[in-house]
Amino acid sequence: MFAPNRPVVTRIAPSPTGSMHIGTARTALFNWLYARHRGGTYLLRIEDTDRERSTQGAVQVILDGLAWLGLEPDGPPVFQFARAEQHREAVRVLLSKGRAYRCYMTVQEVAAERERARAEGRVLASPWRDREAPSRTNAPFVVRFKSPLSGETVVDDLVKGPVSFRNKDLDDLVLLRSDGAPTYNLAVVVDDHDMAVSHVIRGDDHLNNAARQILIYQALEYELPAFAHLPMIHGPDGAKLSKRHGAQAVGEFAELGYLPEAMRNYLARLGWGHGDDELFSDAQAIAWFDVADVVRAPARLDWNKIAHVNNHYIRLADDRRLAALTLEALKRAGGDLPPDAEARLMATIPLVKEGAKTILELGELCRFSLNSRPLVLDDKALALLDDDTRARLSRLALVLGAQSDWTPPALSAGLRAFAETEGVGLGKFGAALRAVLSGGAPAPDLAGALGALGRDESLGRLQDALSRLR
RNA sequence: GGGCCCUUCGUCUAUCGGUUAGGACAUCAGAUUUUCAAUCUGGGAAGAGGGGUUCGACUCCCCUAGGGCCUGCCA
Repeated sequence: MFAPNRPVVTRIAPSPTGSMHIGTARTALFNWLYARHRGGTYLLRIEDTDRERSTQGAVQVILDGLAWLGLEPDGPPVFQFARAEQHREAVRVLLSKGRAYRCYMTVQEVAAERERARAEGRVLASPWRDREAPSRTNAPFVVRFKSPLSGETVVDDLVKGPVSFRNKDLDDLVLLRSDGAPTYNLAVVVDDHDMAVSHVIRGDDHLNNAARQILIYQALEYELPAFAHLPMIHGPDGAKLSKRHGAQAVGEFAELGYLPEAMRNYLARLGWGHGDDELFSDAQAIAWFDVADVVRAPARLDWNKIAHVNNHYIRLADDRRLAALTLEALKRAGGDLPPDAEARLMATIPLVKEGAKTILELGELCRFSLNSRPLVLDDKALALLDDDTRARLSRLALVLGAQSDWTPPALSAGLRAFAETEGVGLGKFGAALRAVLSGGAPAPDLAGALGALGRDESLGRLQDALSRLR
């Protein structure tokens, strides 16, 4: 298999047309992993040659997405459109070598020829390929590549293996539009060459283009890079990933409360594997990663597994960081927050983080401690408060009021001792105590909840409920 | 229509000619229990179909079926 004998340079080359697809994120990850693994360089090129669709905002989305994922490039981004002059120069070379020609077909003529070609089961052919320019030289034209009519071109792909194409199936693609703007297939070749890209690692959807690009490399006498085409990421149902699958842009994953390190781990496992390893660090991924081990088949996004991986990293995450992220998510969602919300989160998060699959869920699990007094008790909670239980809870309030050590272990012991003096099991009043403390929202174990809430808040909530009119 | 790619449990994958086809997520059952969750134990679950090659195929070849990509003066 062909592997160029030069420094490893990879690149992620998204086009700024709105959002950053999760597939683009994975392509970036693989390029990053491979570059790091080989001690090479990982670059970013913004493919903005389509002036109609490219926007500055979309460029920012890409930059933000990569930054969030922790996959920032090793150098400043290259803007493809800014290199139009180099692209035109390459076309001049091709023209002078007779490897490209001016095509004066009108759009209507092209459409008609395309239809004919399709009907005849062949590739589009321009009558200008071997014809002199018309007398009226100011007629609009595009420059097309003069693709060989015979022979074959093989893409020695690092993940797919050798893939061969008959040249007769490859058409004379447009290199320069009638307004003089370069097209993608020309620009990638020139830019990858000028950026000294050694490994072109990109989506499967470019495998067919690779053959045509190789022809351009050869015509320009450029050294070929190695190619690696990654299978696509589909939605859970196997169809192309789209909006209805929940999320497809990396920004959405961030908003849903997934951690970037979890995304890196999950995405690395989508289409690549290292034995039975499922959860691993960046350092391990870098040490293990090789494009040769990339899976050939497309993969489906599995929300359950993303959730599981994310939960793993939430458990590992620093509580201060989680509190900040949760607070941010809570603010974004709107709703009232107490002034000391962050402190309450800090106290609660350690108790509930094990059950949180996302930051959003972490916020839900902390809800009980964030609510302000007096709590609104839901019906289920209210139903627990019969006369006997109220009486017992007021006795408990006294005991707790005298509790000197307000830490979960001590509280747990206090609760057990109280149950014993009452001659009942914890089950007899535990649910009611919880209801009173949380209002009915899910809460951690009683001692933990009391500890997180603190003495004043706990006793206050207990008192609120007991003094309620029945 | 033409070209190209792909096909192991529901999902992600391991196995790369000889395994009781392994793991993870999900799922089911049980344990624990002061809600939800977490945790622990156990179970079920796969080589698309058909031909070859071979002493022996999930692994190699061919065909079929299904899915995907390209076929743009998009990338």
